[in-house]
Amino acid sequence: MVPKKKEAHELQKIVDIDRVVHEPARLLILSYLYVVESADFLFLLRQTNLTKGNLSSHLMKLEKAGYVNIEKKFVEKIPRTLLSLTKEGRKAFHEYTKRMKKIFMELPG
Amino acid sequence: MVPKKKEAHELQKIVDIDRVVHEPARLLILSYLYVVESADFLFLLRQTNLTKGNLSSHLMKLEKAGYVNIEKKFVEKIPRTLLSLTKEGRKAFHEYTKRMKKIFMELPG
DNA sequence: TAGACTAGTTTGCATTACAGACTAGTATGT
DNA sequence: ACATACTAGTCTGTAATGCAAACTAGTCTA
Repeated sequence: MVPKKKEAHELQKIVDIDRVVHEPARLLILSYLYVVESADFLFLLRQTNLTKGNLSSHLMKLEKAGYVNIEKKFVEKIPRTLLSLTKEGRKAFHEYTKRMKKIFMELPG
Repeated sequence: MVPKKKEAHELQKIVDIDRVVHEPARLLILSYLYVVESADFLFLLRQTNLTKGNLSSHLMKLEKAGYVNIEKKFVEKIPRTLLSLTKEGRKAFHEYTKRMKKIFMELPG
């Protein structure tokens, strides 16, 4: 009989946490998008205090993961980038926070 | 009058979170050390399911941050490495979890 | 038409996390 | 005696990451 894989505690599952969401800067971005439904680049830039380059690369990463939608358009000749959560992203964020809350309840300290 | 720096929400502080603790593998390691007071390399290896190389480098990182103490000794001709939290490490872990709990309470979802 | 501003993207770099190869010695089997 | 397996780690190589500064492209203003 092959030894059954030991049942992992909630705590041990932390190593499998979604790294895309776990990164603090992205968690912050996702938190904003989760509540506002749609935001532009500058709004996020101000709220997060990230640099432009950094914000841009995090958004690209989130897009590649299928978590945010990046829509570029012009408003009176000025380019505007609109960001919004995808259904996937909404789910991922929710899963992540659910998991983390559980973990922190189990955690000592 | 110089504009006062906007008061950051609890949420925004997440970007300043202690990255040494935030890394899932290390959070797991610290959680074990927080409760057992002292553990050896193999114990952590089994509990965490990390590879040896990975565990080793995480421990070195924690040591460099001043969070864990690495004591090497021989027990009946067999080398044994004992790990324990330093006072600093205990404090850092506690601060981290306190901060994260607050953040997750504020978080939507 | 020069300078400043808006709105980002691209590039370069230093740091990470991770696993696999390697070291060094002990215990066991034949 | 010699090989194999185990204990206990460390060292090395690599791909990915996060970050900021430099750059692009166009608009507005004095």
